[in-house]
Amino acid sequence: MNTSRFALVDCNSFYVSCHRVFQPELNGRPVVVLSNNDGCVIARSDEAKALGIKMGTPYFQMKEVAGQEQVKVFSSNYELYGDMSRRVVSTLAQFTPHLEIYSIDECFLDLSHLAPEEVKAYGKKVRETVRQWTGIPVSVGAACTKTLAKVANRLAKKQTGKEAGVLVLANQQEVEQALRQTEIGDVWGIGRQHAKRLRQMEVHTAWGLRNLPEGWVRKNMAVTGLRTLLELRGEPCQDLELASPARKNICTSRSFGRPVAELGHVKEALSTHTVRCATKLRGQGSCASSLTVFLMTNRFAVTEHDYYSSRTIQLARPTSSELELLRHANALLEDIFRAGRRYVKVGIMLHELIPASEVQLDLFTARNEEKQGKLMATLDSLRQRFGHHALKYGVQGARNEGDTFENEAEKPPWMLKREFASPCYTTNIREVLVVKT
DNA sequence: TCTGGGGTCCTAGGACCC
DNA sequence: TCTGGGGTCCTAGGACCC
Repeated sequence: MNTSRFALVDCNSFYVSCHRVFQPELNGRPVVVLSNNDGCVIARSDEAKALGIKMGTPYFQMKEVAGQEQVKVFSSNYELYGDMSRRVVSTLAQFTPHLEIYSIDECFLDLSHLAPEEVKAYGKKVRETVRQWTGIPVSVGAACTKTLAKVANRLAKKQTGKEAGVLVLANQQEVEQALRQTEIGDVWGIGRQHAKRLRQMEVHTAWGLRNLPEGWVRKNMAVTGLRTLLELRGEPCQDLELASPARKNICTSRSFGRPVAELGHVKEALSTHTVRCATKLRGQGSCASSLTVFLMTNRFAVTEHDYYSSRTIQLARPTSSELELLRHANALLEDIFRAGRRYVKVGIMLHELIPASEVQLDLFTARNEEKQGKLMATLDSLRQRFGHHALKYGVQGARNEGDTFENEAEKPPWMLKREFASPCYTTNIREVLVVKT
């Protein structure tokens, strides 16, 4: 009954590890990666964790410690992480085609083809191979449900020496021991609110949750909570999702590098986001039936209380053409933009996505639609080949993210702050050449 | 001065219908 | 005019994930 059906393979401090692959001198040193705009800490090496730097800490609050302790700081580089992630996945795919890509740094593997006594060696082999082929260290947790595999994985990361990085929960005793060592807030599916509530009831560990009555959990934590409970008890409620389902909503937004007051600058930003968003939309073969544009002032400022406004429109017919989306997005923006405010963020959301093949066309629009479709396909392939900035619209502004600027004032204010940027080692040929010479 | 971005699922309650 | 039950759909808000 306790056969290990699932393994969770999770990259250790993934973003940090990606940088270390190309700068091995950073091994053993404290390293952190910041969110977009150098806002807050989103990845830490073990050495940085040991310094007490917490996940989500705003950079300005840890600047001093970073200086004192010689913490190496990076701006985030999603092109690099995305490419490294693909390498890890294709390595795992050599082991089994039955795998679920759960996030940029985690995969579930199906183990049902293994005999119980083979699981541990298999986990070790996976770990060694990924390390050798990609340079990325991973941990492997295996158990009979996904939630228990998550538990196992957390504990695997803490193990040292010969046991480092792989943990299999093969029987009731091992499961109980693991659950007793797992804090309630560390259980997959238990967030801040549930954890707080459970602690008030003196439930402090996963083991405590495991022993609560089903009825109470169903009533107070909904069916998702009940699923977590049952999975902790060893009853699988979630299967592998081999094919990632099409997104139901797609959103692209960024904070500005500096506050922005001019409509023209906000338009450049929104247009850039819209092109990205439309590219994602076409990437999954969908069309959008409605779209929302939102615009924010600083939510941390006490004076500007109306920090969020948004507007949505229903499109006459679903589209994936960025020309149409740009037209609508900028019209909505003009509606909600108010002069005299300092904005910090703009974004676009696409909803009610349907497969492009299901869009109903009438006689008058069919030809136009076909022409636009061809145009978009051409844009997509050119951008794939020459980079996303290779083809753009006047309304996006002349400058690119990644351009070098003589001084800060020359850079459009909406562009991301990336004080600690690193090269895209694996995806930008020009930069690889620069590094080598 | 400086605080990320992008998603999913579930539930309760209201509107509406027969 | 008064009455009841049951169903669907939509939306907003909350909770969760990485």
